[in-house]
Amino acid sequence: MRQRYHCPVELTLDVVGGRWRVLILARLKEGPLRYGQLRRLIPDISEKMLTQRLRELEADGLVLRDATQEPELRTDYRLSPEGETLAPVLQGLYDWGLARAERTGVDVSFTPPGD
Amino acid sequence: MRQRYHCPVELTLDVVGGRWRVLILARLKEGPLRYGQLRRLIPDISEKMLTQRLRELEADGLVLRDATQEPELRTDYRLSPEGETLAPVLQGLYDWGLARAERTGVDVSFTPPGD
DNA sequence: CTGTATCCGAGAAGATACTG
DNA sequence: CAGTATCTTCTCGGATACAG
Repeated sequence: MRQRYHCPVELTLDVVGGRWRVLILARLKEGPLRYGQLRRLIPDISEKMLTQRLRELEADGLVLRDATQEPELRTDYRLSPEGETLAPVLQGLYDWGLARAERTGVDVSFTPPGD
Repeated sequence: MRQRYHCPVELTLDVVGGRWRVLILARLKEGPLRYGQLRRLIPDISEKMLTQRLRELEADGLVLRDATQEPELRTDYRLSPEGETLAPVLQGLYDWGLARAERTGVDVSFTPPGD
């Protein structure tokens, strides 16, 4: 993260910008998810990108990770309190996308986790 | 623009994603601006990027451009009605950035056009 | 299942010079 | 002032293979 910005929006972009971060956050906004679930819900992301972005979101304090080995390897990701403060932003992005899709006749789906 | 998305947020990103588009839109949200003003308000953008992004925003129907030759060359950019629908999203990004800056002690400025 | 490590390419962006 | 045109650089992300 930089130390100076010419606009608050610039700072926001630094934290949630890029192709994947808000997609991950938008999913976690609905509730905790496992690594594999995230991968299925965001079909075009590669494992490398998913892991990389999750690590960055953790480092930035937006996402919490808890892993257990017992009885088997299992990792859950969820929004931290700081991450929850993004909820209105994420909702705004979601709502606008939906409205825009209706105006332009584009197809959007939003598959729920469904395990 | 693609024809299918797995999440409405994905569509939104397709339109306003990338490093510069929302910065330009956030500025235009405050009112019409000339090319040179935008360049000064977004100091790190290159002329090439500014022109390129403005053309894309025009093509996507978010920004309107009106140029006059008389009495001298002058071009104004402003949000279209469709672009105005992004106002809540832009405001959300702005507000979150400002709040995050306060929490993390980072410096943000938001210079008004001032000509 | 939950990841790491490497290698590679495309596209985004930067620098600079030039134009009506 | 408001751009174009080129050329180069570099970051992001894709593909694939491997590991606890």
